[in-house]
Amino acid sequence: MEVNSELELAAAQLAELGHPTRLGIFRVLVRAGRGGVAVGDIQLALDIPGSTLSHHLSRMTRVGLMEQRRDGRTLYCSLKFETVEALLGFLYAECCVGMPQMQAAPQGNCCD
Amino acid sequence: MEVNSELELAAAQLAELGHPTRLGIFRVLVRAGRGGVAVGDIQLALDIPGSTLSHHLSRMTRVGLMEQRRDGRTLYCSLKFETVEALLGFLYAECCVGMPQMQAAPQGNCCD
DNA sequence: ATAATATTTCGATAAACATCGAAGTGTCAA
DNA sequence: TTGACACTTCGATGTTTATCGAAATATTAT
Repeated sequence: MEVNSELELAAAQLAELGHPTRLGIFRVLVRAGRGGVAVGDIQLALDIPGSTLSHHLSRMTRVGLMEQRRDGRTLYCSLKFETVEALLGFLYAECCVGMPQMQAAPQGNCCD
Repeated sequence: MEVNSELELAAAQLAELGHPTRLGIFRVLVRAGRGGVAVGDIQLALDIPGSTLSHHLSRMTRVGLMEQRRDGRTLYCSLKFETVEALLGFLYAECCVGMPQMQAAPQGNCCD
């Protein structure tokens, strides 16, 4: 992947996180962990119209931040943790150049 | 600060980082460190019209990501490192709840 | 088949954003 | 006090986004 398109991908993903509703969704997804959450439960948590929620979910999916899997009539959403790790890794890689007080992206060394 | 407005601030800051040009500016600012960079040098680095650059700088300033200081006829831009740390800290705080493989926001323990 | 549930897609509308040339502002130098 | 330099603000234009009700799709239960 080109350097430049890596930046563009990161920007696209950050832009999706950069909306209060979607950052709220992100929060819910993180807390849900690998198992994911039903769309309906996200809707309960955030209290917004289904069509609006669906729009945001589709945007987040489009940039690889989450994915959906159907189980019966329920759609479960789960965070793509690798993507999030890569994104935070990118930010830290950028930051560590000029910010000695910050740390390089952590790798598998928390809470283990 | 309320929990909710903390989320709104984080979202606003992420949204600003979520634009290729502004993420490019961020990159330049990080590399410049505390001393900052002249607007003109950012323009040279990114090769975009001055009015466009100015618009992006003003947006980034508005959400507290950077600040400007004048020295003669030159305006120097510098990242507000505390803000960036707080933002990344927020993301890590969110993430660590559901992501045991990731680490809590690092505090002053890199490259020192 | 029909109905109920879970969610998405459609379509319309208003608001926010990105872009860039032209004109304006602050600073220094001759 | 005129001119050059370093930027910003203005203004106009086109594009993208956010929102939400209504209609459509997929799945299961009767």
